[in-house]
Amino acid sequence: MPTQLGQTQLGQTVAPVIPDTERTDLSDWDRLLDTIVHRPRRVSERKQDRSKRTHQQILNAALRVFSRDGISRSRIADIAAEAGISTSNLYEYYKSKEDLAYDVPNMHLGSFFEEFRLAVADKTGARERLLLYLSMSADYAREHAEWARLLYLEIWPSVFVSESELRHSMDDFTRVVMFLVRQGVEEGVWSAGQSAYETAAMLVGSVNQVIITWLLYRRPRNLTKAGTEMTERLLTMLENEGRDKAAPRKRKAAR
Amino acid sequence: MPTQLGQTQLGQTVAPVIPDTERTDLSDWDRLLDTIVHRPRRVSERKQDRSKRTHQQILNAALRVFSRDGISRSRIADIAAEAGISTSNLYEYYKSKEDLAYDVPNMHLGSFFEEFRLAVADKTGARERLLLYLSMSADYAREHAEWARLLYLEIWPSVFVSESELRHSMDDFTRVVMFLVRQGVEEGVWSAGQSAYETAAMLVGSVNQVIITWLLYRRPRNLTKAGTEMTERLLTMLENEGRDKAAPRKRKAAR
DNA sequence: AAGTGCGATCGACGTATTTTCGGATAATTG
DNA sequence: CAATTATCCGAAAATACGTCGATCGCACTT
Repeated sequence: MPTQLGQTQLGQTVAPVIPDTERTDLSDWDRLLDTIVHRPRRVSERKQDRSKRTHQQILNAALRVFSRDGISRSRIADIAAEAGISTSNLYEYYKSKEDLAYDVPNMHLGSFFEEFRLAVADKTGARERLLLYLSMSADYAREHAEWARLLYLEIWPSVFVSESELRHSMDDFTRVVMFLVRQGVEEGVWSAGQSAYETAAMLVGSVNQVIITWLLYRRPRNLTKAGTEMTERLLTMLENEGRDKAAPRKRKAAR
Repeated sequence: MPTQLGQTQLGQTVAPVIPDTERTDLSDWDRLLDTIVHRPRRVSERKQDRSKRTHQQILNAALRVFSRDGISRSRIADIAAEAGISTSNLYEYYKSKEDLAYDVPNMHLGSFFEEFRLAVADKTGARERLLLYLSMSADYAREHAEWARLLYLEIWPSVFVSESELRHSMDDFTRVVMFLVRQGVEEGVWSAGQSAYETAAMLVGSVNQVIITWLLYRRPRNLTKAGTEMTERLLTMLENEGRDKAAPRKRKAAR
């Protein structure tokens, strides 16, 4: 947990608000991935194995129930029953339903980041990394639809994520995109004329929109394909941006 | 998970899923706006004036409380108190908290569509209409931040909007963008090569992302400006799309 | 101007669900 | 194998949602 921007300043200066002057060093990429992969791993600090198993059962049960009934309609009692424990025992693990709800997504979020780190290992260009990242996120949502419903439709945009641990992981998600957008600028793959912040919002927003629509309507049919196509299209547009006014084709890393 | 989909006998054919073959007639535009403006107007059917006032007070109070505490943490009792009525009286107006939560956004949504219809009256081109629509939606969120918090952060993506009246209004929002994207294709302003569906997702997703980030972090500072810039950037990219491979630079649109 | 009927309001009550508490049971330690 | 700690559970308190019957007051009649 390196210099955490959040917590301290009341949320205003948190995460996605990374100063545009921030330098993107090569080794930074690995460090960034490290931070991110480790963050959601809020290891169960229980002493006994039995308890660790129980914790896992709670998380699994919660995921099923929450995604089936929605958070507000879910009952703690159902989750406990599904996990095979008593209602009151669940309170040994989470102090409230809300607390539980905000912790559930962390599980998969961690494994998504891990999968990504593995898959991205042999890629170095900003374009291919971004393409991989965003299409993987769509694919991951398709593959873990229950989790995705919970995260994208119920928790992610919610006001109170701000106050939860989850917030940092969500910010990490954007942070990766920001990093890669900057890397692309330095590589000259796309123009430096635009705010990296805005570009990242565009990428993340578009892909999320596709994912959310799929979760709600199952359209388009093939989410993986749609996510990849959307990303490719955006990246191509980005590369061509500003290049139409007879501008020089190559733009070596600025700064 | 088909629990949700069961509902979609109706849902599937709604809004965002408009067949790509749909024709965009000129007069359709006015008809579309008409439908949309009238939909959210679930007029208070109360007989007495006193009651109409009460209803309004409930809506105002609910907006304040919901946006302050979040839906799940809000208590009906608080809302009633804020509205200056008894808890039980509130149930004369809404049969449940959920019901109330989903009705609140309609109020402003109606007036947004109305404002838009007024402002768009003298614009005919797809580009200027889209620019107006999307930047207005960002500006409207800034101006009515409480409402926007409720809609964008709590309700919009929520699973259960599927079952509410509000769903139609939300779909209308996308439908307008879809319409205009198709209009642009017919005008030759941008290429027909891409799925209108995907293009609309891109536009809506990007702008929503900007709005949501602003609501959560108050970044970027000037939401109106950011929304407009984002939209302009996207529209320009769209216009240049597919034009880079030595395509003829000029493509005057039939306005 | 008093009477009448219905729409609107309220306080008290019933129900559902979350959360707490004290003690029982199981694991771990020395 | 006792002592200690971790984990679990049943019962009950606390909280919030939602209902019901009685009362109030507005508008319209006579």
